[in-house]
Parts: sequence; structure tokens; C-alpha cells
Amino acid sequence: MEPMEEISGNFIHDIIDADLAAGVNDTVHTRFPPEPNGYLHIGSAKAIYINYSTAKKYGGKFNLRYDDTNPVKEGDEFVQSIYEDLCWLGAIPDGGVFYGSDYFEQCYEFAVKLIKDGKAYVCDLSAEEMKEYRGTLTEPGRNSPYRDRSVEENLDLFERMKNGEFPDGAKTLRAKIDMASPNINMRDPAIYRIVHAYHHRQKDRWCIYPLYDYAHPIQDALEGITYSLCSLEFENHRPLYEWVVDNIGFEKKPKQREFARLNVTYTVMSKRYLRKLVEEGLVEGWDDPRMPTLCGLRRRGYTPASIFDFVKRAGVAKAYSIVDYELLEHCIREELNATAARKIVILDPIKVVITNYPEDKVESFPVANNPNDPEAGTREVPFAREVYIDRSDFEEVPPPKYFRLKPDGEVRLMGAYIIKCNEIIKNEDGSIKELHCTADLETGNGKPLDGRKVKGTIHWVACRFAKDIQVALYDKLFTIPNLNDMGENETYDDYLNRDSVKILAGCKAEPSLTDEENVRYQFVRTGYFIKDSKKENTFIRIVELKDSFTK
RNA sequence: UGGGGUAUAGCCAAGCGGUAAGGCACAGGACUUUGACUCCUGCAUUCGCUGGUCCGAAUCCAGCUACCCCAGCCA
Repeated sequence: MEPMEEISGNFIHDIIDADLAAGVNDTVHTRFPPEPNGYLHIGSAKAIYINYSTAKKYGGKFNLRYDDTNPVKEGDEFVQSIYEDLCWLGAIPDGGVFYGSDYFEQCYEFAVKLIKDGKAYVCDLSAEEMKEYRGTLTEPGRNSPYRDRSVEENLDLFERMKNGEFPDGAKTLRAKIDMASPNINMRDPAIYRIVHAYHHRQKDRWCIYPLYDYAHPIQDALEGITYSLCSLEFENHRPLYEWVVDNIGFEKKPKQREFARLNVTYTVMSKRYLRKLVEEGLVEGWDDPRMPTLCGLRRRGYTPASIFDFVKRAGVAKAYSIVDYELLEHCIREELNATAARKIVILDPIKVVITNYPEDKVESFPVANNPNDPEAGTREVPFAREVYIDRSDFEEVPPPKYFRLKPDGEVRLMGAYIIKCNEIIKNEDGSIKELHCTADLETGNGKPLDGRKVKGTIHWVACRFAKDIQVALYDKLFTIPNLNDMGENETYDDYLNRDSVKILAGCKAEPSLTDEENVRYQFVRTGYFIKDSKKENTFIRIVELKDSFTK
């Protein structure tokens, strides 16, 4: 399936259209710039969607660029997973795969240029002192005492910083802008810092590292990015982004534009928390099906197209929002309903004995693999005297308008006979042991010969062919209620929504469900389970879960 | 209290001076060998508030209010 069939317009496209019309730009080239310090999640999918689809809409290229300018937080595990998940989503970086750290040499040279131009200086202020000098939201900052060092001295000091003559934090290189700016980001921001740390790609080659605000616009400009689309919290950084582009003197100026990031109800989206969940062993890993990571969603059965469809429908705007996870589930249900093969699983079985059916007889009935897709064909499901049906498909004292199985009532076994319940056999404790029914053998799997209507249809599995399986039901994505209320000393256990996972044992599956034991199934709300597999998705019909399980 | 943003239905969201798109959710009904799906129908006399301009305002102007972001040598 093509995840990018149609690309709806949004305010960013309006901006681009205007630029194109005015001749400000003639191409569109975007990038997705993750820091390799965690796995991609559904929120990342929005950034990917916006950057990727925008490039595609205008026939431009899309780059993947690892924003790896902070050596202490980043690692190869994340580099690998990000690439895999990005490609899985279908956002192939046709413009290339890059690393911010590959531009360190150029960043350094540009910094030297800024120093020579009198636009950057080496500052000896400590982090605490710099904070003091910066001022506050309402008061202007004060100039650093090192602000007026000579170009020669700055050049010498910066080179010595690079050569490792100073310890971590001893000095910074700062852009000389305006300590009185109402935008705090413009108050002589640090653009280089000293960190003696091992870098996953550069090894020990560098001990000074450019900061985001300085490195990012350079990376964009060097790659020929025309639109640098990022989330709203960088809006305050835009003047600095433009300052860097202008003062280094790039002719082609990339434009940063911002959109609101994605939030989903009940879902933890902060990389920091997700990382903690993994590190503290509260989940099985980054791909735990409860995680909102792309690999977690994949294990849940979500497809790339459904995820893209979701972010597309959620929309691109600048208003803060929290999208209902119902929309996400709608997207996967819509796709799977059209494409997935169905299998029958009985979650909570009760035995039904068809008393007028011969003991040894076995026959099979063709059942549609996907009633919405005739080309999916049918499979033979074996039938015998004893079958399991779901407990919820029988009511001894049926409520009004109940049209599944009830005493003296008739119901269709999907794809097979119509049966009538004659007798309820109970255990000593009064619970139901089994039901004795008779089948309308004349009718077979066809319409009743006398023209009577049988309204209910229930699913079933022949006992002698049934497979014992265990089913895991996942409700919402990983949730931490009241995330904002969580204190520093509180544990996640207090906040874990354990009810979001239910393991059901003793479930019975039809024989064509070929899988190793302990196959997991995932719940997608209205009665569908998706096989936890990276291959094909399998639909398993479940009745009434919507009412009994959610909320 | 400085600066930058944002306010349209339960949740998203279009709208850009001509009389409130669409989706999700929800509620009715039809169909149905999955109570699914599908198909109809309903769901903002009103756009954060208050004034103003105009024949006409969600759209323009003024003044308020609420929420989000910024004081990392993180990104």
C-alpha cells in the first residue's frame, strides 16, 4: 500500500506555495533530524510525515540526518533503529542519510570566520556566571567581561579549546548578538562547548562540540534544505537560526517553520520517560507492544499506512492539541477490515454438544477469509459434534433484543449449521458445564428451508480440532495517568495502568491458525485481534469486547 | 511583570469580508451467515470575551481573557 497517496494541504504548504509563486524558492528539500538518543515513536511519525510528504508533494528530496552533536546522549543502537523504523514507515530518505557530526570540520571553520568577523568570542564565564549575566525574562542581561577580546586572542583561545588545552566547561564560544534582546536565545548564546567525551562516530577526534542552535542551520544549509520543519518549541529559536545563516553568509537560506507536535490521549510521548521505562525494566523493551514507539506499534499490528493515515487525519496546525487514540484505532481498523484474513478464536469457551449429530462424523465448511474481499477466498473449517462457543454468545436469561444463543433459541454457527439450544447442563456449583443443542441438518449452511429468519450468528471452533492458545489483550498504548503530577520520588508503578493488558489463558483457536505456543494477540477495540507478527496481519473475530473491555 | 505563539462542536480541523467543510466519537434507522463492515439520518443560529468598522465579520480594527514556549555549556 502506498502510504502517501494523497497529501492534504496545510498552512506550511500555503507558505511554500507563496514562496514558490514569489520566486523565493524553486525547489523543496526537507529533512527529518532525529537525535539518536531513543527510538522513534508516533510523535516522530508526525515530524516524518510532515517533512517527507511536503517534499513529495513538491517533487523534492527528503533527507535523514542524525542530529548527533551531543556525544554523551547518543549511540549506535538508536542510529540503527531509527533508520529501520523510518524505512518501515515508508519514508525513504531519497535525499540521503547524513550525520550532523560529519559537518564538525565545517562548523569549526565557520566559527573561525565568525570570530574573524568579530561576531563570536571565547568566554571564560562559568555556567553559573553565564546564567547570572543572562538576565531574566523581564530584565536584560549584561555583557560578558570577555566580550571584547581581540580577534587574535579569540582565534588563539578557540584553537586551544579545540586542541584540548582546557577542561570541560572552562570556556565557551559565544555568538556576539545582543545581551539586551527580549528574546533570551539572542543574548550571546553559546555555540561551542568543551566536552571531553567519546563520540559514537567521531571517536575522540573532537573535544569541542557545536550546540544545536549553531549546528542545525549549518547542517540544513550545507544539505541544501529549503524548509526546515520542526516543532513549535523552536519558534523562539528562529531568529537565531536566521542569524547563523545570515552571518555565515549562506546564499541559499533554508527556512525554519514550526508546527505543533503530536499528543495522543493517555499516551506517554516524552522520549525521556520512554527511555526510563525501558531502563527500569517496566516494559520489555523499546518494542514492547504497550509502547508508543513505532516498533511497539508494529508489534501491535499497526501498519505504516495506518500510522501515516493517523497523523494525516490529526492534521498539521499550530494549536496545542491532544488527539483521541480512538482516531488511531479507527485508522488501523479501517485498513485491516479491508485487508486482513480472519481467524476464529474463542476467548472464553463453553462446550456445545450437537446431540443429533453423529459421534464420529467430521465434515468441513468453507468460511470466507475476508467477507469484504471475495478474492481472499475461503478456508475449510472442520466441524464435529462438539464445538466451543464464546460464553458471551449465550445468555440463560437473555435481555430484550438478544439474538445470540438462548434457551429454546436458534442461532447460526457462522458458515455452518443453525442450532437450537434445548438443554443447559450445569456443574454442581450451578455454573454452566455445557449446552445441548440440535442442528438443523437439512439446512446445512444454507438458508432455512421453511423460510424462517435466524437473526444471530456466532462463531465457533470444533473441540477436537481446537488449538489451545493464550491471548494478550492490549487496550491503550502505554499510559501514565496524571503524568504532570508525578513527583521526583514516586515510582512508575504507582502510575502504571496495569489494566491496559490482560492475558487470557485457555482460549481456543481454529486449526488453521498455525503458530507456536504463546502467540500474542492484540486488541484493537471493536473486536479485532491482530496477530503479533511482522508478516501478515490476521483478523480474529471477537464479539462484544467493545462493551465489556474498554472503559 | 519581557518576548514569542495559540484560541472554531466531546476530540482533531478547514475557513483568509458574502452568511460555519471534513474526520473521529456519539445517537437514530436500513442492510447483514461477523450485532462488524457498508449505507442513510442527526450532531456549532455560532467561531475565547467585549466593543468598533461594514449592507454584511469566525475572517478587518481596538481592548481584554485563557493556555503553551523561552532564563542548558540539551535537542
